[in-house]
Amino acid sequence: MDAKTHSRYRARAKIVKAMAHPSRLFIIDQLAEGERCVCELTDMIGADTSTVSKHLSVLKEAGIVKDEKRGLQVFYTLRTPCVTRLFSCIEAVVKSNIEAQLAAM
Amino acid sequence: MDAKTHSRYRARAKIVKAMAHPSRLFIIDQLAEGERCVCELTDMIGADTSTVSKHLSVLKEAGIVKDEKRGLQVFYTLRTPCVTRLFSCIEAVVKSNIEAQLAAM
DNA sequence: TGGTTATTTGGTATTTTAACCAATAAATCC
DNA sequence: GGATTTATTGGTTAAAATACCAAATAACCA
Repeated sequence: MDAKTHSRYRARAKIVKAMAHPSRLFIIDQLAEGERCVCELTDMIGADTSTVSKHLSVLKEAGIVKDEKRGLQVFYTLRTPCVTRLFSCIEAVVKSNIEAQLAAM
Repeated sequence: MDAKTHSRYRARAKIVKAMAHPSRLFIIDQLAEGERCVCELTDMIGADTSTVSKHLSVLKEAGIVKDEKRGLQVFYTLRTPCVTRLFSCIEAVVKSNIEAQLAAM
């Protein structure tokens, strides 16, 4: 694998890695429905504010979300709405796995 | 977030996490074109055979690929071809990031 | 059978992630 | 200005991921 190919896959992996956490997938799902402030997401997820804030910074760093401060709150939105389409495929893998498990019983 | 929701996102994250590595994304791309044996992938990636074998077992464990031994070789194929569609979206994020960088210059 | 090849598994060292608490920063309200 | 609220950042600790080497398996061939 040459250097260019390698860096292309590293760039992709960075984005996939940024999504590779239950809370971050949940956040993406929420933002697909509209903007959310950190406090809303924190309430829904039920973790420490600092933890949620760090998840958001991972998504932001990867270019998946953007933020906007209004008053005391910071609102996050999806930067590239297409990411929500990913879920239908991932769901397909999840379902296929469950079917395979059932078939093996 | 209730227990059921939590476990749904954990299941999704497991699959996304399995893809979250440059070599594993490369493998998925290769398998989208057809089956490949471990040795072919090892040659292309340029890592130790044991390393590639472990990447493949991560993908297999997540239900993304399946394997079939024929003779001395083990051939891997995609179990859910739709995963290749993920790339177009990830590429969109990559492009969008590059554009944002350029705009900031 | 013995040797060769392809792959997996076990072990280890290093790096990366993740969670929480505490402290800081920024905006608002009195 | 001082208190309050929202969010981020720094620090620490524990868990997970990654790479390589070495050893074990499995299938083939002479």
